[in-house]
Amino acid sequence: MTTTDQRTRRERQREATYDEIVRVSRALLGEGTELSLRAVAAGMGMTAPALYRYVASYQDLVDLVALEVDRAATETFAAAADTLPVDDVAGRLAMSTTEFRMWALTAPREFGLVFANPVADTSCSRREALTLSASGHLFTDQMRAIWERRGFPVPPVESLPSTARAAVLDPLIPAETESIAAADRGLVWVYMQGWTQLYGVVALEVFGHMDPRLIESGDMFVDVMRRFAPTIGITDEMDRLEPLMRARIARG
Amino acid sequence: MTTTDQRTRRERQREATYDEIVRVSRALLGEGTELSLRAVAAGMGMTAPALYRYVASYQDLVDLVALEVDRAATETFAAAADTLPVDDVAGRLAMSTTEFRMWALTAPREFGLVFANPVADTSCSRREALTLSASGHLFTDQMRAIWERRGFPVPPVESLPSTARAAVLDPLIPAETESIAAADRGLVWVYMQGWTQLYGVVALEVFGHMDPRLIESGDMFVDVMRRFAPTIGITDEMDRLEPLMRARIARG
DNA sequence: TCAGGAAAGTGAACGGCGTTAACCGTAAAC
DNA sequence: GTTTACGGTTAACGCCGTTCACTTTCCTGA
Repeated sequence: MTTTDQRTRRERQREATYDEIVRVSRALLGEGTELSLRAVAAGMGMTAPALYRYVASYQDLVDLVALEVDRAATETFAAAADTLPVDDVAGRLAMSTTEFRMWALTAPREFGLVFANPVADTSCSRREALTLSASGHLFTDQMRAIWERRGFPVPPVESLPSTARAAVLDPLIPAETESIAAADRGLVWVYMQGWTQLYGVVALEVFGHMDPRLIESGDMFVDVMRRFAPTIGITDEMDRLEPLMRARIARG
Repeated sequence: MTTTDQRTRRERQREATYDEIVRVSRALLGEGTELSLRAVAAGMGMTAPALYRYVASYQDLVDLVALEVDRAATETFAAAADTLPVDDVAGRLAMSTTEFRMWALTAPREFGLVFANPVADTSCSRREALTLSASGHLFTDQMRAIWERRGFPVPPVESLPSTARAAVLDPLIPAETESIAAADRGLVWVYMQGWTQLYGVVALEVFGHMDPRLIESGDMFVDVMRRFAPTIGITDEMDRLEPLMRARIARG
């Protein structure tokens, strides 16, 4: 044994089972099969009631899978950013968001699971994880990298509506926002604005409530990115970035 | 008989049954019951198989209900606009969009049915109805009223990406766009931009992927409206309109 | 006017779903 | 070495969408 695993054998076994649940569930989603307790159980060579030793309900399974799907997808968004040098902060955000869009269109069921699933009033621990999610974390970090490197103007906290001010000063998401000085918390507001826009186009495209030709070409997505660029001070980069984004879009 | 109805008795009966299907379905949605063929049938004093004389499948029922829900909701959006004089074009759009948001938050299931239901590749006739929908029609009209009255600058058609240009010149939606001169079709693009933004905030709020305090206060929604105002040349109206919107928001 | 036929609705049934309950071997814990 | 709790089973309940064979009802056309 190379490592003395602190956890008892049972704990390791149990964690492995959780992993298999997620793996089988994602396989089902991938092949277009409806996600169901019985299908997941069958995929693991078990019966459905046995799954209740691991998840409390079907919705619980969905939440679990959604969490992992989000985590895995975020890795691909991060990988897309890593095709550019670390100092190309604007390009990295553009690549990640484009990857996000392509993922959503390629795997609409997964997208729906993570981003169009009414976030249940589950346990508080889960809740924060869902309201921001791993991808939110990534985009926040990337936007802050742009701000730190290029210093675009951020709305003063005092200029925000009172509730918005409270939300950025004491965010539900305990993430990386804590390292942002209170005076600079307007950056969090900018992030929320950007996320709203990104989510809007992508959801609209995924659900098909848009001219199919525009979904195919990605023109509206690119347009949204261009219109948001001034807000984070990367307008001058867009002529360079748009071809990169379009290349990724063309790849399908 | 006051009117000589062209349709035969059976046809009238059939249409009445359709109306009852929709009525019962909406009642179920309203009281939080899951929409199901059996529940709808029971609500009309029938058995489930009988419904197959009217809808081809469960999804067909959903589509039918979604269409009517959209129609009915749009009437309330229009009514909200009618609380302002006809020449207050900016105010009317603000009232309708705010009403749209409140409706979505109050009736999230209905919202999901109409706007977060993957628009199936059904018959072409239905498809266009779903891609734009009655509400889209209303918002388009209101935005054009603003443009006609106040003449904000619209992006030249030639400046649009090629697919976007094609989409606004020959839109899938055969609606009122035909009466817009080809040179002014940039207006359609502006409309699509606005719809994307509106949809983004509202969907984000409905699905709970936002700080609950911001959903409660509507700060992000108001912010989106304010940021879009310049695009349609109503910036100077926003200080007057924001209190009106906030009043509606506070009403819950 | 009356036979024919289409339309509308019924009951039974199939397979699948989430979920519960009672039960059992086996591996860990004392 | 006994006890206990964990991880699994089977059976069953009540939903669901959907199909099929059947009856009833009412309109139509000769």
